[in-house]
Amino acid sequence: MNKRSVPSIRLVAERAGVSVATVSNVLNNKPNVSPDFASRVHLAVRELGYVVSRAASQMRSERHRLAGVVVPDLTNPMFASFVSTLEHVARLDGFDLIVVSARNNAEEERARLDDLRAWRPAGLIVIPCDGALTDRLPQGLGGPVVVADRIPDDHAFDLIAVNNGSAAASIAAHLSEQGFADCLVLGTSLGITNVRERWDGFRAAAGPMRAELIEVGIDDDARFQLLEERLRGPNPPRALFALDHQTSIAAYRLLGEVGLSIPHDIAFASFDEMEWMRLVSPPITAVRQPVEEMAQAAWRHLVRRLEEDRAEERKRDRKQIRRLRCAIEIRGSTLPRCRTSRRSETA
Amino acid sequence: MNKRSVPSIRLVAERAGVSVATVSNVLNNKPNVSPDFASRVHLAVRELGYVVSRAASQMRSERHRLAGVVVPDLTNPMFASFVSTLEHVARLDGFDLIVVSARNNAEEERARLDDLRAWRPAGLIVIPCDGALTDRLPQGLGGPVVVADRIPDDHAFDLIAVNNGSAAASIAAHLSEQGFADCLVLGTSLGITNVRERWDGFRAAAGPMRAELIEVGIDDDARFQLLEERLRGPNPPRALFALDHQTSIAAYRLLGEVGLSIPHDIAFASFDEMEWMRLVSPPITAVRQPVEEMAQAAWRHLVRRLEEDRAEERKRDRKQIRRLRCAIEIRGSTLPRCRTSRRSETA
DNA sequence: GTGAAAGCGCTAACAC
DNA sequence: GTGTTAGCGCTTTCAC
Repeated sequence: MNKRSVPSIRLVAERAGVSVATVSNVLNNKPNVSPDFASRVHLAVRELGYVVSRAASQMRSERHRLAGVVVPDLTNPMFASFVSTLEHVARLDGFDLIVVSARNNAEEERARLDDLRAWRPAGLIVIPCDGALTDRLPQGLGGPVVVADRIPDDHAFDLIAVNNGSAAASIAAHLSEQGFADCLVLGTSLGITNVRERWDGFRAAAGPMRAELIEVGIDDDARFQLLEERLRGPNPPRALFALDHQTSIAAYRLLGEVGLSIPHDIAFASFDEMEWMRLVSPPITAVRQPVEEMAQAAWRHLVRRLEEDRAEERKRDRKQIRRLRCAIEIRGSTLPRCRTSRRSETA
Repeated sequence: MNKRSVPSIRLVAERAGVSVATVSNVLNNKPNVSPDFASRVHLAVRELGYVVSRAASQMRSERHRLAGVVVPDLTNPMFASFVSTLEHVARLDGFDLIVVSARNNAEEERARLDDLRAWRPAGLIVIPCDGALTDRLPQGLGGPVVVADRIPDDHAFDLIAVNNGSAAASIAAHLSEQGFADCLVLGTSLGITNVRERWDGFRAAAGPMRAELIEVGIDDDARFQLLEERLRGPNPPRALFALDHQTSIAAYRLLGEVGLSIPHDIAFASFDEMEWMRLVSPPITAVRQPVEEMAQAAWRHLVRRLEEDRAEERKRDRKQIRRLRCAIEIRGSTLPRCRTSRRSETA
C-alpha cells in the first residue's frame, strides 16, 4: 500500500481473485466477461474505492477522452458561460477538459497552447485572442482543432461563429425604422474580423440613416477620447451602437458622465448582451449571442472530427464553417416614443 | 513514428546521441549534466518539438504538479474570477489545474469530486456548494484540501474566507449613520454559514436602526413573493440590504417593477459587487470581496501543505482558518442627501 | 472467458 | 557524468 494508499488495478484484481486483464475488461465494458467475474470485480472496486488512473490508462490506449479548451479570458462572462456549457456536454461524452485562459494576451495564448501538448489531448477547442491563431499553433498537437466565436484570418480551421452581419443589420434596420437620422458605431478595431463583419452588416442595412464608425481600440484612452469629444460636441449622434461588451460598458458609463439621457438624448444598443442590460432603466437593446449553442455545436463538431479520424476518413482537407443566429432584444434604450419591449430574431 | 508522430523521450535521446536518462535529467534540471550534453538535448528537443508527456511523467514520479479545482458555478463572475486568478498563480508554480464546476448541485459536486480522483491530483481547492462538503468528499483523494469562500459546517478543512461579519457591520453602521430608521435584509438562507455571519454582523451593528430579515431562498418564487408584498405594503422599509449577488439582482429588478426609486424611496446596498453596480444610476453601495486575494491565499496555502507533506511534517491535525477583509464601496444608492461617492475598508 | 506478458513514456536507482 | 534497467498503472494482443 504505497503512494498515499491509492489502490491500483492490481489490488482490485487480487481482492476479486481475478487477473488485472479481467478487471480492465470489466471496467471498460468489454464483452466476453462472465457476469460472475464482473460482479466480483465491481464489488472489489466499490470496497476499495478504486478509480482508474487517467494517466496510466491514457498512456496505454490510443483513444483517450481528454480535450483542451483555450479561451481569451475566463472572467469574461461570455467565455465563462462557453466553458461551463462545454464542460457539461463534454462530460456527457465521457470527456474531461483541461481549460486554460490566455488572459487576453496572444503571447500567453501561444505559451498555453504549447503547454497543452504535454497532456496529449485528443482534440482542441479554441476561442483565439485574434485572427492570427495559425501562427501560434504549435506543431504536433496531433488532433483536430475547432475554433469558436472569433474568426481566424485564414481558413485553416473548422469554425463555429455567429452571423455577425445579419445581427448588426437587424439593429440598423430597427434604429432606422425608429426614425433616427444618424448612428455612431463603436468597435475596438476593424482588424478583428468579428468587428468588421458587424460594421459591414450595419452599414449595408442602415438605409437613409447616416452611419459613422469610431475604432476605440482596447483600453486605449486616447482613442476613447475621440468618442467623448464627439458626444460633447455640437452635433452629438442620435444613436450609439457598441459592437462588443467591453466597449458597451465603457460607452454606457461615458454617456452617464457626459449627461446624455437614454433614449431621449441618444439611443443606445449593444452587440453582446449581459444581465445588467435588463436591469438598468431603460433596459438596453442588445444582440444576444447564442453562447451555449455555440459551445454545444463546437463540441459536437470536435467529436465528429475525432470519429472521422478514427475511421481514417480523410476529408480533413476541407474545413467547415458554421454560423449561428443571434437573438435581437429590442428594449427601451432604442424606443424614443414608447417603452414597451419587443423581441425578434435575425433572418 | 507511431501515434500521430508525437515524439517520445527515446526519439529525443537518439537524435541527441545520449541516453533517455540524460534527456530526463536535462529536462528536469537535475545537476550533474555536462553543458555539452545539455545543449545537445535542448537542440534535439527544439528540432522535434518535444514536450514531456504529463501522463507518463506523473505516473512515475511522486510529486507531480497537478491540482484540482471545484467551484459551484463557473458562470458566476466571482467564481470565474477566482478560477482565473488561481490558474495564473498555479502556473507560476509550474502547476496545471483541472477545473470542474458543480453547476450549483451538491450531487453533481459529489460526482465531480469522485471523478477528480482519476487524475490523482496532488491537492484540491474547493468552493463547496454548501456546508456539508465532508459528506461528499470521497476517500482516498490522497492530498491536502483547501476550502475557499463558503464555510463548511465542520472544521475539517483549511479555510480561506472573508470577514463576513465585520463587512456587513460596516454597511449597518453606514446606513444607521445616514439616518435610516429601518432596514430589510435579504438572504437566501440562514442555513448557509456565510449568510448567517453576515446577518449576525449586520444586526449587531445596527444600533438604533431596526433590522429585519427575509430568507428568500434560491429561485424560490413563493418566498420572494413575501418581499414583494412587504415592498408594496403600507410600511415599506427605508433601506434594503441584499446579502449575495443573486439576491441583489432579483431585488434590484423588483424595486424597479414596484416603482420604488433609489435612494429617495428606499436605499439599496449589496454584499458582493459586480460591474453593473457602478454603471446604474445611482451607483450601488456594495461590499466588495477580495476574490483574487482569496484565490492567491488559497493557492499559497495548498502549496504550503504540499511542502509540509513532503517534509513529513505532521501538523496536519490542526486545520487553519484565514479571514480576509472586504472593501466597502459607499455609493449613491445609500446616500439620500448627497450623491458623492466615498470609499473605506472594514476594520 | 480468462490470464500471462508486453509495453505505452517516463523517472529514479544504481552501475559504470 | 552517463547509461542501463526496473517499473509506475494501465490496455492490449495472444495463448490457453
